[in-house]
Amino acid sequence: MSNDTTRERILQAAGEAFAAAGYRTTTVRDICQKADVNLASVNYHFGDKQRLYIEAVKHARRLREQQAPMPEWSADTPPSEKLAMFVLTLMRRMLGEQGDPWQTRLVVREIMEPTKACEEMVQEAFRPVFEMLIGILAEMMPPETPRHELHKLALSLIGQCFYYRSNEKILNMLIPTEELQEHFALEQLAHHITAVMLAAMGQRPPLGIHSVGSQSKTDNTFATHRSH
Amino acid sequence: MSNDTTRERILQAAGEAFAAAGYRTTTVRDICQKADVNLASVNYHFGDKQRLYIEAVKHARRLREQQAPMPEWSADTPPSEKLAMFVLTLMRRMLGEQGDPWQTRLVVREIMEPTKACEEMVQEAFRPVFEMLIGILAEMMPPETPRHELHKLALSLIGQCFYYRSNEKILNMLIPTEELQEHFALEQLAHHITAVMLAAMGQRPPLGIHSVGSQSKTDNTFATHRSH
DNA sequence: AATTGTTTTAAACACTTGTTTTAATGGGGA
DNA sequence: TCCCCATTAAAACAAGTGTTTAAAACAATT
Repeated sequence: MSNDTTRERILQAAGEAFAAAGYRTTTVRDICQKADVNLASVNYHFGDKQRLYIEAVKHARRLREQQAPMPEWSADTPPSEKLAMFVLTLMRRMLGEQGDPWQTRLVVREIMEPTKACEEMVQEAFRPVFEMLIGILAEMMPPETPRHELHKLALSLIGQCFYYRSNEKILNMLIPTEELQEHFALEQLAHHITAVMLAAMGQRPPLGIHSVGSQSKTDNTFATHRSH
Repeated sequence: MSNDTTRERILQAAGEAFAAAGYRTTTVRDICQKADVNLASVNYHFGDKQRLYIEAVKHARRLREQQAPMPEWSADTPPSEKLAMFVLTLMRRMLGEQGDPWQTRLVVREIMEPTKACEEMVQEAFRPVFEMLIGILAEMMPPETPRHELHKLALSLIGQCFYYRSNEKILNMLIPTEELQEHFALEQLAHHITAVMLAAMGQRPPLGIHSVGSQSKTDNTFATHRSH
């Protein structure tokens, strides 16, 4: 949890604190106490609170990226398989695999209320991913499809993924706990979103025709298509 | 803009301020200055800052609801038409018709970071809308469709709508301004989301088959889609 | 061992915050 | 007119904020 150098300890503690309570609410004293360093350390190592925040956001994004890197495909990978993997990776970044994904929480905060740290984040992290997604969608849609159509499709996909992170607490109030545990696991959600998008683009039969998403994990219509 | 009674002026100013900057960042002094009332008025009329915030959220939600009420349908309205109207109404609530929709901004804040005001909001406002959507989707899907499938479809739809509100600023960075003005108007987005969902459920041909969403506004493929 | 530059520490500072206090104001009813 | 009430007003308060200061501790080099 706590790294050895002071600077890194502050960065870690600040990330967690900012993610949990936001920029304004978390105090420099909170961070220093959590990191077990002196109060003045923040100003010494980062100048002021705001620059610490920016560094914490960058740090969080880097961490999250290397925790769930985008896959690389061989040339002959079918686009629908790429899409499925893309969604799965995006969901992993959103929801995290284990524990409390404070990194994503912090990034989401920056999305909702952009500060100076946002510009860098979009250009370095979001745009490449966005372009990658556009590329995948373009493979599946007719060549004359206008660019703005591809953009909207991409946003439809990202929007669905994003929702499960940002509205987590609302979901807990709207949907019974057992159902959440039973049917709303990360892979199940990724599977569902992939199914919706592929069906919408005519790459798969529509949902509801022959019970897509039934509980059988051996249904390989979508599956995870690991090279099988 | 400014209503006559002190209480109402505070409520209005507080709503705008909280929506713009969040609970912690906006100060009681900010609010009182904007409302042109004495500093002590907030505590006199609302007790403390927190209770003012809760009242402001309720106020915002009520305002927003009566600005974009959910439509009522006759018994023979086809479900796909209901869905189109539902999406349009939801988008209106999210993006607002004109000007700065601070009401929605405040509600979104409450979604991302729920406080005491959230519980009431979900039960009074979100749950009925959610149930209505489930009802519409159930009409289109096979009767044996499990409930969690309907839930996921509903969340896919809401997620797409929500995205355009919450990630507004990211969109401005990812997509050229002219394209946004040309193809990302409220009705166009609602149209697109409706198209994706209907195609995913097999109620319409998939996107990309015969150029869905072309710029012609008179395209009645989706418009009212009465039986044909 | 002395010196240099870097890092840590404890205390203080200057300022903003939400809230309280106490007095002033204004308007209806007896 | 006088009194009583609700409301407004200005000032003050106490707690908490980010930041600075100046001294101490430390580490490495000469």
